[in-house]
Amino acid sequence: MESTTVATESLPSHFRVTKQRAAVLRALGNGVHLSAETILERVRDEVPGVSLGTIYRTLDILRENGLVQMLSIGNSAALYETAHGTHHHLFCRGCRALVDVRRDEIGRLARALASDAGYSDIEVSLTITGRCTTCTSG
Amino acid sequence: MESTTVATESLPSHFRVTKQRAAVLRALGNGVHLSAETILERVRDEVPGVSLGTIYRTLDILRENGLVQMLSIGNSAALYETAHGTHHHLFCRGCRALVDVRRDEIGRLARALASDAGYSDIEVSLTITGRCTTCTSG
DNA sequence: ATTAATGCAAAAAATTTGCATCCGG
DNA sequence: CCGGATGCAAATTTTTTGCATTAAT
Repeated sequence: MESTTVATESLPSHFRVTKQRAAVLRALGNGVHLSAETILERVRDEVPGVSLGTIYRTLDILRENGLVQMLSIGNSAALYETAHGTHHHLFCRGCRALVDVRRDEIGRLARALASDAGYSDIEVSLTITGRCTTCTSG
Repeated sequence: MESTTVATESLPSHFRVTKQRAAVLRALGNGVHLSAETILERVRDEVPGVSLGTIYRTLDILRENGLVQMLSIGNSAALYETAHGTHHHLFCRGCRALVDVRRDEIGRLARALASDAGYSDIEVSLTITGRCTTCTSG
Protein backbone atom coordinates (compact mmCIF):
# COMPACT_ATOMS: atom_id res chain seq x y z
CA MET A 1 0.00 0.00 0.00
CA GLU A 2 2.94 2.32 0.43
CA SER A 3 4.00 2.20 -3.17
CA THR A 4 5.89 4.93 -4.95
CA THR A 5 2.78 6.54 -6.32
CA VAL A 6 1.59 7.42 -2.84
CA ALA A 7 3.19 10.81 -2.89
CA THR A 8 3.93 11.61 -6.50
CA GLU A 9 0.27 11.90 -7.26
CA SER A 10 0.27 15.15 -5.30
CA LEU A 11 2.39 16.70 -8.01
CA PRO A 12 0.75 18.92 -10.62
CA SER A 13 -0.26 16.85 -13.63
CA HIS A 14 2.28 18.39 -15.96
CA PHE A 15 5.09 17.11 -13.80
CA ARG A 16 6.48 13.82 -14.90
CA VAL A 17 7.00 10.86 -12.66
CA THR A 18 10.47 9.70 -13.52
CA LYS A 19 12.36 6.89 -11.91
CA GLN A 20 14.76 9.43 -10.43
CA ARG A 21 11.99 11.28 -8.66
CA ALA A 22 10.37 8.13 -7.41
CA ALA A 23 13.70 6.99 -6.04
CA VAL A 24 14.26 10.28 -4.23
CA LEU A 25 10.91 9.97 -2.55
CA ARG A 26 11.63 6.39 -1.64
CA ALA A 27 14.98 7.36 -0.16
CA LEU A 28 13.25 9.87 2.06
CA GLY A 29 10.51 7.44 2.89
CA ASN A 30 11.04 6.64 6.55
CA GLY A 31 11.26 9.75 8.61
CA VAL A 32 14.94 10.10 7.86
CA HIS A 33 16.91 13.31 7.53
CA LEU A 34 19.29 13.15 4.59
CA SER A 35 21.64 15.50 2.81
CA ALA A 36 21.50 15.84 -0.97
CA GLU A 37 24.77 13.93 -1.17
CA THR A 38 23.41 11.01 0.83
CA ILE A 39 20.23 10.99 -1.17
CA LEU A 40 22.36 10.77 -4.29
CA GLU A 41 24.05 7.63 -2.95
CA ARG A 42 20.75 6.01 -2.10
CA VAL A 43 19.21 6.88 -5.42
CA ARG A 44 22.27 5.61 -7.29
CA ASP A 45 21.47 2.14 -6.01
CA GLU A 46 18.28 2.19 -8.03
CA VAL A 47 19.20 4.53 -10.84
CA PRO A 48 22.93 4.09 -11.45
CA GLY A 49 23.58 7.22 -13.48
CA VAL A 50 21.75 9.93 -11.54
CA SER A 51 23.46 13.24 -11.10
CA LEU A 52 23.57 15.52 -8.11
CA GLY A 53 21.97 18.23 -10.22
CA THR A 54 18.92 16.09 -10.67
CA ILE A 55 18.75 15.41 -6.96
CA TYR A 56 18.75 19.11 -6.20
CA ARG A 57 16.22 19.88 -8.91
CA THR A 58 13.99 17.11 -7.70
CA LEU A 59 14.20 18.21 -4.10
CA ASP A 60 13.27 21.74 -5.16
CA ILE A 61 10.19 20.58 -6.97
CA LEU A 62 9.14 18.34 -4.14
CA ARG A 63 9.59 21.19 -1.73
CA GLU A 64 7.60 23.60 -3.85
CA ASN A 65 4.82 21.08 -3.79
CA GLY A 66 4.94 20.52 -0.09
CA LEU A 67 6.12 16.92 -0.22
CA VAL A 68 9.53 17.57 1.22
CA GLN A 69 10.95 19.92 3.79
CA MET A 70 14.45 21.27 4.05
CA LEU A 71 16.24 21.95 7.30
CA SER A 72 19.42 23.87 7.90
CA ILE A 73 20.85 22.57 11.14
CA GLY A 74 24.05 24.23 12.20
CA ASN A 75 26.35 24.98 9.33
CA SER A 76 26.82 21.86 7.25
CA ALA A 77 24.78 20.83 4.24
CA ALA A 78 21.00 21.14 4.31
CA LEU A 79 18.97 18.10 5.28
CA TYR A 80 15.77 16.95 3.65
CA GLU A 81 12.84 14.98 4.97
CA THR A 82 9.37 14.13 3.81
CA ALA A 83 6.69 16.40 5.17
CA HIS A 84 5.15 14.03 7.70
CA GLY A 85 2.88 16.10 9.88
CA THR A 86 3.91 18.87 12.19
CA HIS A 87 6.97 18.07 14.20
CA HIS A 88 10.12 19.70 15.42
CA HIS A 89 13.77 18.82 15.81
CA LEU A 90 15.98 18.11 18.72
CA PHE A 91 19.65 18.29 17.85
CA CYS A 92 22.57 17.29 20.05
CA ARG A 93 25.66 19.43 19.74
CA GLY A 94 27.75 16.55 21.03
CA CYS A 95 26.86 13.49 18.98
CA ARG A 96 25.05 15.53 16.35
CA ALA A 97 22.06 13.22 16.60
CA LEU A 98 18.87 14.65 15.17
CA VAL A 99 15.59 13.48 16.62
CA ASP A 100 12.03 14.27 15.67
CA VAL A 101 9.75 15.71 18.29
CA ARG A 102 6.14 15.06 17.53
CA ARG A 103 4.18 17.49 19.68
CA ASP A 104 2.07 20.23 18.32
CA GLU A 105 1.48 22.73 21.11
CA ILE A 106 4.46 24.71 19.98
CA GLY A 107 3.50 24.63 16.35
CA ARG A 108 0.03 25.80 17.21
CA LEU A 109 1.29 28.63 19.35
CA ALA A 110 3.67 29.73 16.64
CA ARG A 111 1.01 29.50 13.99
CA ALA A 112 -1.38 31.54 16.08
CA LEU A 113 1.28 34.14 16.62
CA ALA A 114 2.02 34.49 12.92
CA SER A 115 -1.63 34.43 12.06
CA ASP A 116 -2.26 37.30 14.46
CA ALA A 117 0.49 39.20 12.70
CA GLY A 118 -1.40 38.81 9.43
CA TYR A 119 0.68 36.05 7.94
CA SER A 120 -0.78 33.28 5.84
CA ASP A 121 0.63 30.11 4.36
CA ILE A 122 2.43 29.52 7.60
CA GLU A 123 5.18 27.01 8.10
CA VAL A 124 6.91 26.50 11.41
CA SER A 125 10.44 25.35 11.84
CA LEU A 126 11.62 24.75 15.36
CA THR A 127 15.01 23.37 16.19
CA ILE A 128 16.09 22.82 19.74
CA THR A 129 19.80 22.42 20.12
CA GLY A 130 21.35 21.06 23.27
CA ARG A 131 23.45 18.37 24.78
CA CYS A 132 21.84 15.00 25.28
CA THR A 133 22.14 12.86 28.41
CA THR A 134 24.73 10.56 26.91
CA CYS A 135 26.93 13.42 25.80
CA THR A 136 26.55 15.18 29.13
CA SER A 137 27.57 12.22 31.27
CA GLY A 138 30.37 11.12 28.95
CA MET B 1 27.98 53.40 28.13
CA GLU B 2 27.41 51.20 25.14
CA SER B 3 31.01 51.30 24.07
CA THR B 4 32.80 48.48 22.33
CA THR B 5 33.88 46.89 25.55
CA VAL B 6 30.30 46.18 26.51
CA ALA B 7 30.30 42.76 24.97
CA THR B 8 33.90 41.83 24.43
CA GLU B 9 34.48 41.53 28.12
CA SER B 10 32.48 38.31 28.01
CA LEU B 11 35.24 36.73 26.00
CA PRO B 12 37.79 34.46 27.72
CA SER B 13 40.76 36.51 28.85
CA HIS B 14 43.18 34.97 26.40
CA PHE B 15 41.15 36.26 23.49
CA ARG B 16 42.40 39.50 22.07
CA VAL B 17 40.23 42.47 21.42
CA THR B 18 41.22 43.58 17.96
CA LYS B 19 39.72 46.42 15.99
CA GLN B 20 38.30 43.90 13.55
CA ARG B 21 36.40 42.10 16.27
CA ALA B 22 35.14 45.28 17.82
CA ALA B 23 33.91 46.42 14.42
CA VAL B 24 32.08 43.15 13.80
CA LEU B 25 30.26 43.52 17.10
CA ARG B 26 29.45 47.11 16.30
CA ALA B 27 28.08 46.13 12.89
CA LEU B 28 25.75 43.68 14.56
CA GLY B 29 24.84 46.14 17.24
CA ASN B 30 21.23 46.98 16.55
CA GLY B 31 19.14 43.88 16.30
CA VAL B 32 20.02 43.50 12.63
CA HIS B 33 20.39 40.26 10.72
CA LEU B 34 23.42 40.37 8.46
CA SER B 35 25.26 37.98 6.19
CA ALA B 36 29.02 37.57 6.49
CA GLU B 37 29.39 39.45 3.22
CA THR B 38 27.38 42.41 4.47
CA ILE B 39 29.24 42.44 7.73
CA LEU B 40 32.45 42.59 5.73
CA GLU B 41 31.24 45.74 3.95
CA ARG B 42 30.28 47.41 7.20
CA VAL B 43 33.52 46.50 8.87
CA ARG B 44 35.54 47.69 5.89
CA ASP B 45 34.28 51.21 6.62
CA GLU B 46 36.17 51.14 9.87
CA VAL B 47 38.98 48.75 9.10
CA PRO B 48 39.74 49.14 5.37
CA GLY B 49 41.74 45.99 4.84
CA VAL B 50 39.66 43.32 6.62
CA SER B 51 39.26 40.01 4.93
CA LEU B 52 36.24 37.77 4.72
CA GLY B 53 38.22 35.05 6.40
CA THR B 54 38.60 37.21 9.47
CA ILE B 55 34.89 37.95 9.47
CA TYR B 56 34.07 34.25 9.49
CA ARG B 57 36.65 33.45 12.12
CA THR B 58 35.42 36.27 14.28
CA LEU B 59 31.81 35.23 13.94
CA ASP B 60 32.76 31.69 14.93
CA ILE B 61 34.45 32.84 18.09
CA LEU B 62 31.63 35.16 19.00
CA ARG B 63 29.21 32.31 18.48
CA GLU B 64 31.21 29.91 20.58
CA ASN B 65 31.06 32.45 23.34
CA GLY B 66 27.39 33.08 23.04
CA LEU B 67 27.63 36.65 21.85
CA VAL B 68 26.31 36.00 18.38
CA GLN B 69 23.77 33.66 16.88
CA MET B 70 23.64 32.29 13.38
CA LEU B 71 20.45 31.63 11.47
CA SER B 72 19.96 29.71 8.27
CA ILE B 73 16.80 31.01 6.72
CA GLY B 74 15.86 29.33 3.49
CA ASN B 75 18.80 28.52 1.33
CA SER B 76 20.97 31.59 0.86
CA ALA B 77 23.89 32.63 3.04
CA ALA B 78 23.66 32.37 6.81
CA LEU B 79 22.65 35.43 8.78
CA TYR B 80 24.16 36.58 12.03
CA GLU B 81 22.74 38.60 14.90
CA THR B 82 23.77 39.49 18.41
CA ALA B 83 22.26 37.24 21.05
CA HIS B 84 19.73 39.69 22.47
CA GLY B 85 17.43 37.70 24.69
CA THR B 86 15.10 34.96 23.59
CA HIS B 87 13.24 35.74 20.44
CA HIS B 88 12.12 34.09 17.27
CA HIS B 89 11.92 34.92 13.60
CA LEU B 90 9.10 35.65 11.26
CA PHE B 91 10.14 35.41 7.64
CA CYS B 92 8.06 36.40 4.63
CA ARG B 93 8.43 34.22 1.57
CA GLY B 94 7.29 37.11 -0.60
CA CYS B 95 9.37 40.13 0.33
CA ARG B 96 11.88 38.07 2.28
CA ALA B 97 11.57 40.41 5.23
CA LEU B 98 12.83 39.01 8.49
CA VAL B 99 11.26 40.25 11.69
CA ASP B 100 12.06 39.50 15.30
CA VAL B 101 9.31 38.14 17.49
CA ARG B 102 9.97 38.84 21.12
CA ARG B 103 7.69 36.49 23.00
CA ASP B 104 8.90 33.75 25.19
CA GLU B 105 6.03 31.33 25.72
CA ILE B 106 7.24 29.27 22.82
CA GLY B 107 10.83 29.29 23.93
CA ARG B 108 9.81 28.20 27.38
CA LEU B 109 7.69 25.37 26.09
CA ALA B 110 10.47 24.19 23.84
CA ARG B 111 13.02 24.43 26.59
CA ALA B 112 10.81 22.46 28.94
CA LEU B 113 10.35 19.83 26.30
CA ALA B 114 14.07 19.41 25.72
CA SER B 115 14.78 19.53 29.41
CA ASP B 116 12.32 16.71 29.98
CA ALA B 117 14.17 14.73 27.35
CA GLY B 118 17.36 15.11 29.36
CA TYR B 119 18.98 17.82 27.29
CA SER B 120 21.05 20.59 28.78
CA ASP B 121 22.63 23.72 27.38
CA ILE B 122 19.46 24.30 25.44
CA GLU B 123 19.09 26.78 22.64
CA VAL B 124 15.88 27.29 20.77
CA SER B 125 15.62 28.39 17.19
CA LEU B 126 12.16 29.04 15.86
CA THR B 127 11.51 30.36 12.41
CA ILE B 128 8.02 30.94 11.19
CA THR B 129 7.80 31.31 7.44
CA GLY B 130 4.72 32.70 5.77
CA ARG B 131 3.36 35.39 3.58
CA CYS B 132 2.86 38.81 5.13
CA THR B 133 -0.23 40.98 4.68
CA THR B 134 1.42 43.21 2.11
CA CYS B 135 2.56 40.32 0.00
CA THR B 136 -0.82 38.63 0.27
CA SER B 137 -2.87 41.61 -0.86
CA GLY B 138 -0.39 42.63 -3.54
C1' DA C 1 58.64 38.34 23.86
C1' DT C 2 54.86 35.36 23.04
C1' DT C 3 51.44 33.72 20.57
C1' DA C 4 46.90 34.82 18.98
C1' DA C 5 44.88 37.23 15.03
C1' DT C 6 45.14 38.91 10.39
C1' DG C 7 45.49 39.13 5.20
C1' DC C 8 45.86 36.80 1.19
C1' DA C 9 45.05 33.43 -1.77
C1' DA C 10 43.94 28.93 -2.64
C1' DA C 11 40.88 25.08 -1.53
C1' DA C 12 36.84 22.89 -0.15
C1' DA C 13 32.00 22.38 0.23
C1' DA C 14 27.37 23.14 -1.36
C1' DT C 15 24.33 24.47 -4.75
C1' DT C 16 22.96 26.25 -9.31
C1' DT C 17 22.90 26.51 -14.26
C1' DG C 18 23.49 25.92 -19.56
C1' DC C 19 22.86 22.93 -23.01
C1' DA C 20 22.48 18.86 -25.87
C1' DT C 21 20.12 14.64 -25.38
C1' DC C 22 16.61 11.62 -23.67
C1' DC C 23 12.18 9.90 -22.51
C1' DG C 24 7.36 10.19 -20.33
C1' DG C 25 2.72 11.27 -21.58
C1' DC D 1 5.94 14.18 -31.32
C1' DC D 2 6.59 17.78 -27.70
C1' DG D 3 8.20 19.71 -23.74
C1' DG D 4 9.71 18.59 -19.49
C1' DA D 5 13.60 15.97 -17.17
C1' DT D 6 18.24 14.30 -17.22
C1' DG D 7 23.44 14.01 -17.38
C1' DC D 8 27.47 16.31 -17.63
C1' DA D 9 30.40 19.79 -16.80
C1' DA D 10 31.27 24.27 -15.79
C1' DA D 11 30.09 28.21 -12.95
C1' DT D 12 28.46 30.30 -8.55
C1' DT D 13 28.08 30.91 -3.97
C1' DT D 14 29.42 30.26 0.66
C1' DT D 15 32.68 28.92 3.95
C1' DT D 16 37.14 27.04 5.46
C1' DT D 17 42.20 26.74 5.67
C1' DG D 18 47.44 27.18 5.29
C1' DC D 19 50.94 30.12 5.96
C1' DA D 20 53.85 34.13 6.42
C1' DT D 21 53.27 38.48 8.76
C1' DT D 22 51.37 41.66 12.16
C1' DA D 23 49.98 43.21 16.48
C1' DA D 24 47.67 42.60 21.28
C1' DT D 25 48.87 41.63 25.86
